[in-house]
Amino acid sequence: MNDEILDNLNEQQLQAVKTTEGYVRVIAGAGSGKTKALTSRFAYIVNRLGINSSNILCVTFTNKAAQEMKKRVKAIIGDTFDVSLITTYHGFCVRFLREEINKIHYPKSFIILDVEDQKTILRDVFTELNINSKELTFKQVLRFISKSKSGSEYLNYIIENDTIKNKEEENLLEKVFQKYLEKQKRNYALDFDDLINYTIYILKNFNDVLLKWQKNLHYIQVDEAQDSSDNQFLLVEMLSRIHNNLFMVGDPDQTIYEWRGAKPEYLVDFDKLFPNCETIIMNQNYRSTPNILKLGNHIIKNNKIRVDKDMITQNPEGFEVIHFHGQNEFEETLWVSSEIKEIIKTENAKYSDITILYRANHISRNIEQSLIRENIPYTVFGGIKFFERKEIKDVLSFLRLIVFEDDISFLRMYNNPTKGLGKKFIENLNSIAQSQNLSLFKALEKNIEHKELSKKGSLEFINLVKELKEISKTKSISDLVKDILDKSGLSELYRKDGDEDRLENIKELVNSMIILENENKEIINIEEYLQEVSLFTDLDTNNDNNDKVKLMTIHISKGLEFPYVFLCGFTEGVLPSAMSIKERRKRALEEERRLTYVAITRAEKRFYMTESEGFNFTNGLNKYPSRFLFEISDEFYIRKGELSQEIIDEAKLQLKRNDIENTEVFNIGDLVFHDIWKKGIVKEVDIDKNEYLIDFFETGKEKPIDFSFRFLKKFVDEEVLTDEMIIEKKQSDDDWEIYMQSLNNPVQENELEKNISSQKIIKNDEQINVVENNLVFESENLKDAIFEQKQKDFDKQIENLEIDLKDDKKNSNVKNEEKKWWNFWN
DNA sequence: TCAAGGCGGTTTTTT
DNA sequence: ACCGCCTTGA
Repeated sequence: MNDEILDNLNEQQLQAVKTTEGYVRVIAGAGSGKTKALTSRFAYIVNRLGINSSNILCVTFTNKAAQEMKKRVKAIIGDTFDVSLITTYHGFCVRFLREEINKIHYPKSFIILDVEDQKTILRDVFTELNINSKELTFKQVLRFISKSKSGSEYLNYIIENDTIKNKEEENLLEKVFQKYLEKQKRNYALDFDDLINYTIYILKNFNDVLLKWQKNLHYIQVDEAQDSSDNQFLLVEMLSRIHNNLFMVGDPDQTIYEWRGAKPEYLVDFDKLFPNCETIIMNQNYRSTPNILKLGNHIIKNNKIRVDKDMITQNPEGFEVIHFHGQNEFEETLWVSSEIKEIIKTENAKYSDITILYRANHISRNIEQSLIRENIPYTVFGGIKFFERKEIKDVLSFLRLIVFEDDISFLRMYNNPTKGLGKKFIENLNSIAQSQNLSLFKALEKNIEHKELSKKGSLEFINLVKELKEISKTKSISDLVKDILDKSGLSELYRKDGDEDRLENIKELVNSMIILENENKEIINIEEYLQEVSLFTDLDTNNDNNDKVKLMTIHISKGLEFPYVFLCGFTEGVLPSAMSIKERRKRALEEERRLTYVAITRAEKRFYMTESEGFNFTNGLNKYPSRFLFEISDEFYIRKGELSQEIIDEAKLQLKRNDIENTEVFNIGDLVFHDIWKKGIVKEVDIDKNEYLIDFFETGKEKPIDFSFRFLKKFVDEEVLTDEMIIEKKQSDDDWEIYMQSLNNPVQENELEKNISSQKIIKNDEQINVVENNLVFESENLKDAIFEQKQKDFDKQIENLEIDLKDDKKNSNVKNEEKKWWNFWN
């Protein structure tokens, strides 16, 4: 019988599709048909096992990937199935929270903050605390917020109303963070990190909710598993605990999101977390030519933290990889343009077969200029996303203000277009709103007679919003938007701006609303619409039928493939990025190498790398080719353009001068030896300043030493360690190792066994202490996940040991403990 | 006294 | 594109 699902799959893919039960891990290299396996598996579970598609959760990393997956699955199983659970982590959380957020007394109509909204809040916080952006930048604060939110302590304040510990916060960042939380809470506003944190909080604290979702989700599939963070992994792991069907696909060599918390370890050590799991390895590449694959394999081999694997392919030889070195950026981008024309002519290719990749968004500017000059049509992905465009945000913000009356939207729109309301006005309004405990909008409405608030502009604004509120009750969302644009004067503003794109974009937004209205044949719920829309990053409706060259960052290109790929700006300091190396040193360098690997492996037929000489404005030095080019031998690519030996020598010399890979990395408490000052101990590691603070014993002085200083060596001498020098060591990259060892630590099991066999009643506290003493945990959530696993092992041991539980009381004790589990860590 | 608009310096990656 | 800073104008 012909089988549309299973035909055309290779052996490993087939295995992946058919292994539906239990914990399964697939290590799938670049271009190995991973998406095909995932979609086929989904279809197989629906069509062959008869499972309803709404009982399968399929998590992808980007909206783009989710859409692609939905499309492919529908093509096999048909349109009638509900595929809304093929989604991103964040998409799933929004869905979950819409149903369950009332458990923590939040309204169903919570709002979701994107980065722009976060900045609006911060602007407000900065004026309130009288901070200017020389003391703190938004970027710094946002990073701090995100970092603080990787733990769960802040939820105590937000959800459980605990007052913030009054520890006399000197730390400005901490102060800003707390103010930010206050404002979030007032507006029932969740940022991206909150989405997943709230979800986990509810699952942990409301057993009935957890059970409901666990029961419902019979199968869980995770794509790009190597980029899952602690929380993301915990989420799917928790949800899989009843049916125990968790399927994770990924490639450790393509981990490119460590900088925002990805833990490839969950994939790499999956077999240790779930000893009965099945592992499938897919290393047959169907995408690229051998030349392209060879280049990728050889570059990635230089990574040290890595499981060795080579991708193989049966594809025909194809073209050589080309490296172009230009004398300046102009020459580099001109060469790219002319090569594009050449491909179109000789290869019978379309513009849309060609993609240009780069490390950082700003690189696109030069390329764009060249493409415009040469009359080559192109689109830029990412960068400024559709829903982040000023005009789109304006419209959506207004919509949000009408529905939610939230301060964030108010702050964006009250003086947009300008109506003579400025800094002083908002300061006055703010203090009145605070004293009366009202939202800014309500405060203005109630106190419009107030001397300081009663202005021509403010009256206008209040009346406008009230009028639109009325309209929103009867009209459809697309009509409402048209009214917003006309009555607020935004249309007028954009027209005057002279930027035709702005009006075009708004037209496109309204169009998408009309399409949605026609599809649903009912009035769109504006609240739900706004929540969905804030997760969207690009409106890829008509991108497919446009014949244009695609420009995007390497990060965006992940999971995609293109016939012809250019990697531009392959310059030391850009790729690898100097900034990320400065921050995370060796660890970052490997991630940058993986980024290069991802770029190379996107290409099917031809791959080009280009860079050029010139002046680098960020570090004030001359530009040289990326170090990754020197890591591989010349035989893997052909060089075009003139690259003199002199430049090569200079480049290598510069690399030597700040050689990160061969400088030792020290942690607090390490003993070091310095040629001049002799023995010392590391007291601080200052990542901002890029230096250690070292206390030298002989001179008794503390000195700052740069990370890159090469004549600092590790020094091991027990005698030097006096009591007062015993300093708590910081957690390091080795944590995982230590914890993994402890997982298989027999001592610990004996410990448990002893407790069990001696028939001691095991209280939760004792049990936890035993485990805690043996493990070094990386984070709260990881601790949870691991402890859950321990709990399971523990239960099994109880069975195995066949404890004679004559006493029913003891029996119920264990059961009760299990039930109370989720409350335990709080 | 307060708001608007022009100018100049800067920019890693994203749900 | 985004921010701060400065000047102009009401």
